[in-house]
Amino acid sequence: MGGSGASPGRRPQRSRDPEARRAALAAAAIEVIAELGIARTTHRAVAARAGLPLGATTYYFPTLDDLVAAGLALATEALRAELRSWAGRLDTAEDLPSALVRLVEEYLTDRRRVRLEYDLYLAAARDPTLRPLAEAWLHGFRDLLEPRLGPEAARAVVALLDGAMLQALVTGIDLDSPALTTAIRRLANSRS
Amino acid sequence: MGGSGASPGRRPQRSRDPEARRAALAAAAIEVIAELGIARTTHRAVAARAGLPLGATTYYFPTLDDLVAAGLALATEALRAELRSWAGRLDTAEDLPSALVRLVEEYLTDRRRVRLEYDLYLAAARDPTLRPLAEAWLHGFRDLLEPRLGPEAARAVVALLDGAMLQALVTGIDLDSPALTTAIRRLANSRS
Amino acid sequence: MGGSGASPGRRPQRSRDPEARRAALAAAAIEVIAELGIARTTHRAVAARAGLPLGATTYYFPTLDDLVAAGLALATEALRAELRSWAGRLDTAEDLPSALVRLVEEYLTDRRRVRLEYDLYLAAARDPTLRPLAEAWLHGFRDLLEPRLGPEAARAVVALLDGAMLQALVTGIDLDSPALTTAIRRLANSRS
Amino acid sequence: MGGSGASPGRRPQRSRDPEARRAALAAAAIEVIAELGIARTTHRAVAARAGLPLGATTYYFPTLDDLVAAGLALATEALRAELRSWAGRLDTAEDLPSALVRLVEEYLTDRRRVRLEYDLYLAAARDPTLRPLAEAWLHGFRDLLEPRLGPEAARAVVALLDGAMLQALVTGIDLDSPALTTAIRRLANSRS
DNA sequence: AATGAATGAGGGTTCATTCAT
DNA sequence: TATGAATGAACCCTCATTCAT
Repeated sequence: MGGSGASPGRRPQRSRDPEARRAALAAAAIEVIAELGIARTTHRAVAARAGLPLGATTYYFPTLDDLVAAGLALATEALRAELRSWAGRLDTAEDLPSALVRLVEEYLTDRRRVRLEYDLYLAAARDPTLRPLAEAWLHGFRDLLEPRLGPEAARAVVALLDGAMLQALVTGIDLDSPALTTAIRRLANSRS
Repeated sequence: MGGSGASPGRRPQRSRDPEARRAALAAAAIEVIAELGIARTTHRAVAARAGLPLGATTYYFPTLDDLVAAGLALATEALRAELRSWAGRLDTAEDLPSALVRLVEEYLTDRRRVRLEYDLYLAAARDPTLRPLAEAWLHGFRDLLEPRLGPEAARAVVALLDGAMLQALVTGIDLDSPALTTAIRRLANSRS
Repeated sequence: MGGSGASPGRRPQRSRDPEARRAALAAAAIEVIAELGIARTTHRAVAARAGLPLGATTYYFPTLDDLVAAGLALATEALRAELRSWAGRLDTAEDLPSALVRLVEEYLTDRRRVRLEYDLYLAAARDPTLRPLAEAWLHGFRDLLEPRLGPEAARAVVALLDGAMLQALVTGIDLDSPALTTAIRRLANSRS
Repeated sequence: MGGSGASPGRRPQRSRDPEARRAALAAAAIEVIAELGIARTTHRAVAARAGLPLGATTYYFPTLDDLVAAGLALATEALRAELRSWAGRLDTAEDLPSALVRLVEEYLTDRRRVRLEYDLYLAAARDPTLRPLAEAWLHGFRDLLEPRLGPEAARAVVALLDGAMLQALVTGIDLDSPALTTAIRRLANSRS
């Protein structure tokens, strides 16, 4: 028996740039997800974060799931962009293993972001909605290395780095870069 | 009629074994967490799963967090036990890499459990409560391998397997055991 | 992502007579329905009418439909009781037609109640939930008259009175009792 | 390219026939009311049904009540038209009772419409807005019969048929036409 | 004149927690 | 000691209405 609303009096009604509002909400959504996790993400939290009224969330996104999905799409795109930038930087790298470790180190600098992305990545184990993001990461990363390492080593290195990042995230301890570089080198030698 | 025995007309209390009830609740909690995730775990769900009255949850665990923590402690202990069993089996293994992969393969058989443990493992990045579990896994696993591989290789192999399991979980695809075995072998060769 | 409730402070927590509360809620529900109609009946309105906190409504009745159904059950029972009283009074009546009209006249005295009952009666055309109430009325009324008028005339008289009451309700004009009595007499003569 | 004609890049307005739009909205309103009931009738539902933009509803009808009222006026007019057609057909009928029952039977064929009209008819007991519709039915029907049956019998027959239709609607059972015809005949005999 | 963006009140429901019994 | 009744905050979502464009 949905609500109605008697005589609401005066209401401001700002903006008028729907596209910007959609984007702002999606951005706010991903921030809230990063902070509280998907399960604690609410319309209210997203609206507050975006500095928009509550009604805006449901106006632009019929359900909370839609809102969350918009946030996830944003995160997925950011991940893809990240990987594209890695690709560029690895192309010009002389020593792949050390360049790779440098990239990962840098990536881990933004702890909040990494935590978000791994959260979503793992959550894909439960929630099919998140598969695209997980695949973006997994395949994107792998495709990055395959041309230089071959399929076998590429997979192994991706797993190694995935594990290392996960551990860094969980423990809060920085990567042991030299050791990691050595390990990558060992896995990569399959080629030779 | 009449008979002997106790007597009062009303005394709903069943169990007389408080410790057993605590344990039952903790066990139910971890099951609910495994099924719904921490965020969706409620008093009611745990009570229902344990077959105990709602009041029992707050009676034995002042807050929901306490109840969840009890579940987590249980999960941590289960993880430790798992690792102990691995230790026993690795001791008698001839070929460490293949034995290790076999263990991991088996472990991945119980998808639900693995998902739970990785959920909690990753959640430790956010929630200090979960550190003990994360450490139990990380150090326990590492300690398992160090005697045979040395510290450097042990860490690398743990990272590799952590990443491989994470990926198996997320993609739903089984491990590529031969490739994984090869990779471990390469990392382990640091010794020689 | 259901609500929770941080630290609610002190709360009164009255009563302790669940059965009484259930009944009070059902009674309040039927009153609200009588006043606003089913479609405008809300948890909040029922709780307010019953002088109980909002949470009581959902505590005793999982959904609003359940609450409404409880109200309807009450109304149905009241209707049955009304018909039983009619039965008693018709048994001792010398002249059936005029006794019948007198009953109907009296019944129409409580406009609010009649409006409620006809509302629900008609609503049964849409909502199967209300069938029991409609049948209680229709069959109860018919069964009342059959022994004295036979099946054919009983049906006709019930239809006539149903229509007359409906019209009185809608127009707000009192029954034309003498005319109605005459009409009943004519329909009843089928016997002779 | 370029061409002649109007020109502005943006001018979404379609129809140029305001009256037609008003009518379309009123028609859509009555359809929605028939389907969902007054209480569930919303701007959005009406706009969607009319294939018009949301803004059109409030543009042509300041409030939802106005929109609903417009629908009701339409329904009232339809009811009047129905009764006019009945008048024509009864004029040429040889046997009034059976002709009348035939008309009612036919009318009941369109269950949705009858339900709508009785809904509104009964709702008039609560909502003065609906009086015109109720009166249209009641007096229109009565006026139809009075010339042939006299005032007394006409009223009785209208009540009888009103009740019979109500019951058919509520129970979903078809009219018992022969019995009804007989009853009408009995009520009509007052003349002779 | 016409539209759809904007807003917030309200409504159903869930649940942590408190507490009388 | 043990239980389930009690409460209200918070949640998601719908929608009348207002208003910039």
